[in-house]
Amino acid sequence: MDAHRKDTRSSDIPGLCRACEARHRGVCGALSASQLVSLNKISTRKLIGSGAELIGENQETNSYANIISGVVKLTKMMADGRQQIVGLQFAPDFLGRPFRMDSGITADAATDVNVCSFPKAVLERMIKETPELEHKLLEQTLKELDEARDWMLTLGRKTASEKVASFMYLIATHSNPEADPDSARFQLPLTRSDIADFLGLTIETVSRQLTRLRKDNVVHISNNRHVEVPDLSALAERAAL
Amino acid sequence: MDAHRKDTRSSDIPGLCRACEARHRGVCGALSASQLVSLNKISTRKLIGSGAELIGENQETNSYANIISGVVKLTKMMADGRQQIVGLQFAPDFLGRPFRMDSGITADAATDVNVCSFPKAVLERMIKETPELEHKLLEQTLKELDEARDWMLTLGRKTASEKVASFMYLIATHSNPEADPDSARFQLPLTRSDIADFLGLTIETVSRQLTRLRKDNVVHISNNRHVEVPDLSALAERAAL
DNA sequence: CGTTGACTTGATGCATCTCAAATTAGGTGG
DNA sequence: CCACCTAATTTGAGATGCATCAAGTCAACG
Repeated sequence: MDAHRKDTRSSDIPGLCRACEARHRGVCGALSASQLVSLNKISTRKLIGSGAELIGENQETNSYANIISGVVKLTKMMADGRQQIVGLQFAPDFLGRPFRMDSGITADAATDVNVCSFPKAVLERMIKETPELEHKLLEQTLKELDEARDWMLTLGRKTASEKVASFMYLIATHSNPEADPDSARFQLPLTRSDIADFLGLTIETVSRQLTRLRKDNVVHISNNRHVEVPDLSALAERAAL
Repeated sequence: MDAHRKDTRSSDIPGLCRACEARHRGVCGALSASQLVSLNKISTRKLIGSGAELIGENQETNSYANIISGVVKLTKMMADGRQQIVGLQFAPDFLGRPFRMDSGITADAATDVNVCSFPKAVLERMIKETPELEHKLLEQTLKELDEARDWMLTLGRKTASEKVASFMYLIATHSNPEADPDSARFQLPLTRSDIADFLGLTIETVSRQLTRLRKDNVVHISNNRHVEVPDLSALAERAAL
């Protein structure tokens, strides 16, 4: 199905890239086979353990990455310790801020995360050569901007129970590989504490609203993390969507 | 000072563009003099009255614009009428969503607004010719994303009084043409109702917090709209910045 | 079996919302 | 300039949703 794209016979594509989502839906889709080869030579796969820091004040500021699997949380923190999760990223999202680095955001692995990492300089050179790459970055950035603004509505104007339902709906629709648009079944990628930081609530309020959703049979939760949503539209209703 | 940029002797630049901020700090900075000329031929200056809709469900979906002066508010609305302002835009920001139009956002003039408007198709053709233009758009989008995420922290984790102080600080720093970094004096571009929608609060709470700031001499307000901030750092303190 | 960390549940307080009324600003016509 | 009108803002009193503080439960693990 990629036959129409110049220079991309699958035999030329590096093995690691062949199965990678980033080549289809992510930024690597803008690259030719030869570019993939040269990028692949210097890129490294890494497994980041849950909780580890990917981008922060201190380390690893001179490389970009694509998420292969797992969930990454972007967090902002105030001087007194209050914090807010300002975004969640899933495969095959691009990780890292082009042409800047000091937006006061840290990126942590919410679950175990596999990334494909490569030096900043190499990608920035490719951007100059391939305008299509910058276009992909613009598209992802616009998508993130839309998501951020959606969430601003949630943070500013929804009640606690709508917020929790909105979160469950977000995760359900993002971890739904099956085509079933009516129901979902997934593992929560975030702890209660993370959920609270994402929703601007406390742990206790999140917990209470979750038990309410459970008692009303909108969701079924086992082992604190495994979730089943029998009827997504009922959940959307609770989320005021 | 533009001498090093190819093709931009000021005599070639259209008169209307010469004084325009968008040519310096906005997207038009990516265009050559000849491109400015051709864009200028088909672009129109418009004065949008305070409160009028610039982009919405209904009208004017096939043109982009640059803000020449004034403030534009981007609003999201829920089915039941609750609404949240998800962004404010000032000169020389670019207005309009490239390659998409359905993000459920409406753009209204918060004050009287002057825009320089041009057809969607023309700009999109120029983007294909001039990668630098797409780079400018990416830069603005990244800036908006940073601002959106900053505001998410405000919405999710700050108290009402911190929120109001944050808003006043935001406006003060955006309408501060004088170089004075310590004090500011400006007209509020938003009504109390707009401020409430921006901060996720009610009108009444905004009003109460403003009178508190006034009583504590952090700000002086006359005629409901004219504001003086004698000490910006005191305001920043209140904003928990 | 005790310990630890994540989560739930309960009781209380407070910040913000809601409802209602008073005050002020801005415009319009006399 | 004044009298009036309307919309915007302020102020007050009371209700409530969420936070806070404090136990209690549960599962994982040594």
